[in-house]
Amino acid sequence: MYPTLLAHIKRFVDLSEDEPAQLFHFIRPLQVKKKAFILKEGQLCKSDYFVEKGCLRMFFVNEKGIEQITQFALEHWWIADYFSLLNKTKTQFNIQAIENSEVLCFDLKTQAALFQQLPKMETYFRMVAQKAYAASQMRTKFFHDFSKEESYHHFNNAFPEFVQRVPQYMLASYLGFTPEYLSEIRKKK
Amino acid sequence: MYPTLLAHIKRFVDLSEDEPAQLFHFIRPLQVKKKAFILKEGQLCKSDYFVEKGCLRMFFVNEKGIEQITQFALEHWWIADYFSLLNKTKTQFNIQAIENSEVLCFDLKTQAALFQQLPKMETYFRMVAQKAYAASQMRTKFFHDFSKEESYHHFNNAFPEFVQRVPQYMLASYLGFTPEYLSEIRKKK
DNA sequence: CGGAATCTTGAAAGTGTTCAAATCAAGTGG
DNA sequence: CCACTTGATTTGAACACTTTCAAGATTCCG
Repeated sequence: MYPTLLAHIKRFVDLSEDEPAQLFHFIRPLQVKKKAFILKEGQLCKSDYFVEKGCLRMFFVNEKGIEQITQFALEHWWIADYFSLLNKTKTQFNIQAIENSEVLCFDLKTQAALFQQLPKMETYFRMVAQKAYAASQMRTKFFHDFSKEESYHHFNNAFPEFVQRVPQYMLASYLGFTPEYLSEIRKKK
Repeated sequence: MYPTLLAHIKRFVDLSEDEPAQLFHFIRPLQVKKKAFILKEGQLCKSDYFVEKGCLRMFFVNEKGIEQITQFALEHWWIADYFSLLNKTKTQFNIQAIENSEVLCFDLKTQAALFQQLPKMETYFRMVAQKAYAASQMRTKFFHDFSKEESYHHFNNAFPEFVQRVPQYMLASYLGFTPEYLSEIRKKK
């Protein structure tokens, strides 16, 4: 059960025989159909979401009414609006499935109990948060370092499997430019 | 001793009478003169840094040889290259004092011992990492949402005290545009 | 006071966007 | 399995935002 999650946890901490069963008690699994939402602007984000299988995107709608993607999440990625989650404020983001997906919800409500019963999980969550922040520092660097055209080539080289899995216009949105410009870049080479 | 740090920790977890003394055992204080570096490109980042007093900047040098600032840290902010710290790889960043500062170093080497002796501190570090990631999600949103001119006005309104503390050209670098353009924006209004 | 650091100016050149329309691809129902 | 509808990608011209470069003005600090 939930092999992707268990494998990911074991990258960071050791689990004894009986701990997975205890852990599963705190998980709320969710089957999400393509295009279905697990979070919508204006709601409270009440869970941390782990992608056991499939692919999600996070986006907000800007002043011009255009959907701006800020994040993708595929297998073994965590995703949530942490600002909303930590401050209990309404989210400005949406999280939607790009493919039929299986998502594991860790509700904030039961988090304290989880950490008390399985302190290792707090270590795991700390490490995952630090790693996510590290990735975000790198992303910030790339953003400043590369032109938009370079961003595209860089992303293509770094995540070729990924580029095939999402529509091009979503990739353009994530990288911060228009589908028209992406088209132009692709034409060149 | 270290009132800024203690106050910050107490925002997240409770500390008993004797815990601060235990904690101080794991801290390596550092006085940093203006313009001195606490991390230089090519080194390993071995500590998490807490700004007890003063102001730091983190930057990298891009292909054109220009210093790109990716982060500031003032009182009660944490700063480090987490990618280098977690993966033990050479850092691409520099961290430098903008003012004479007092920095508290938490060395990675002693982190496990700290968490074992004071498990609360792991909770604190988890919460700080999550909050940092939340802030970084918001920053990503602003980046996509605003034009560069709007970024400047937004930042000015959100952090007026801060804007007075750092040179304008550093702010321009952080916001991702040239000092010349900043000058233009300021002229307008 | 003198020199270095910071900020301003203006013109020319890019880079990336907008808009409207055409083309291409894909999924659905009959 | 075709016809239809919707979704996705491409094109091109005009435009807007931001950078570049080179120089001058200003401020700060020892």
